[in-house]
Amino acid sequence: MPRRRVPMTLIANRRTRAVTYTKRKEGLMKKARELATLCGVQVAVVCAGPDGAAPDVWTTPPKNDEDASVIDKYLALPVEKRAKHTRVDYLRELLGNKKADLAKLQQEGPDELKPPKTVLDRMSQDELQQLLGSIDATLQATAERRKTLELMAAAGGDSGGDRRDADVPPMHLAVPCTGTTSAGVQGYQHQVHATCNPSRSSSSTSTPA
Amino acid sequence: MPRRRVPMTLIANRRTRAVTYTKRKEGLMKKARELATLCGVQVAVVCAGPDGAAPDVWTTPPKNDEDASVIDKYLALPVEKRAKHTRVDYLRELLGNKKADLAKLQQEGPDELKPPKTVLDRMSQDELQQLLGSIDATLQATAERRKTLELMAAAGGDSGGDRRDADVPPMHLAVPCTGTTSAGVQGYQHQVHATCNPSRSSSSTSTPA
DNA sequence: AAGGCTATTATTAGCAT
DNA sequence: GATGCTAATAATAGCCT
Repeated sequence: MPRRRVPMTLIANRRTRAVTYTKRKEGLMKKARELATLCGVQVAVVCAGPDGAAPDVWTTPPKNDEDASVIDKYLALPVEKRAKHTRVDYLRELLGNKKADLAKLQQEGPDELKPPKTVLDRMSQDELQQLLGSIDATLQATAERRKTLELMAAAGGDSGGDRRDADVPPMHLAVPCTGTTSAGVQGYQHQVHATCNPSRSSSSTSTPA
Repeated sequence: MPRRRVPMTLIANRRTRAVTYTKRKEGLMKKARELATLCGVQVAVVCAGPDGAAPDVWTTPPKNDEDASVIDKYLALPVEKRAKHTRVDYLRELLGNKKADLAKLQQEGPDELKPPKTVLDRMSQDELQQLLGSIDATLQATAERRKTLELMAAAGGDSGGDRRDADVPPMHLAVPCTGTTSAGVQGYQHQVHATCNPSRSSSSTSTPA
């Protein structure tokens, strides 16, 4: 954004790319923190490292211990309820009924296998759906990231050698666009807005805005 | 940032807060998209809606069908391997050995219960760890969000009534700071950087940068 | 690689529609 | 509630150390 207007394409130079990644990741995290603070909202940002580096994740605040067990809830949840969420519906289609069987197995099994009830008691349908959405989202992120890495490795070969200036991006990414036609290669976006009708546990049973 | 310098505190006015949320969420998504495009990196952003609204999630690209089953892998994974990841280690501590038992049960059970092998074959230890990190992250986000909502509801009572200008923030959030002392109430951050030694399936066995 | 420093550009708060 | 506008602030690319 500053000194020069940068084209919205995969940065060719490896070092520049790394620097930009660091800086912009920092900026993104800051933005996320601001959004969370100003609007009192939970925000999570996860970006995978440039090469094979560990993912940088940021979430608003740490959490209670027991809250971790919600992942149990995800799998233990009967399919009918999970299906209320948009993406879960998609997941269910993919996985067939394996999840359902597993859930039944858990619930009918010995107590040791049953997920702790503490969190579940306090979780509303609404909250569960949010959780599911988040999980699905990050699932997509990490899964697809692998695919991207494979693409880059296959075409660019930037990871193995010692070249400091691997300025030749992979063919698929070598889009000579200047700003407007940039989308479609790396910059494909996917916005999910789950629609549901949560049943409030409060007094009013009407669906909130 | 413009017309006036805004204090980094929970925006009191409900309407203003909603507008700011919409605008800044949009900005955050854009930043995420730019980061993904410029650096060729997977990015996922999930922010929970202001009140009880559905979560807005954005991930870089959509994914392959089979990739969804990685969530199976997460639970089916033997505890020893999962423990390599920082946060998984934490998770394991919380959940005790329930996960391990479940995993064993899955692997010894009928074929129907076993997660599909397609994805797993192509996943490296490294990639698994990334997945785990992401899941843990969003788990934290959604779980903690619930806590935040409870706090706001208990102190502010902004959700039930019809008041259009609930300008009185909850006591805990009524920090009259002007800019520097802002952190600590809503803006607590938590940065996770998983460290691991991935075993490359390529020729070089040395750990990458 | 990490931090500091600007000149620029990009984001956005407040207001009107 | 969403959209457009504009002034004012914030983010940052290209340097340097």
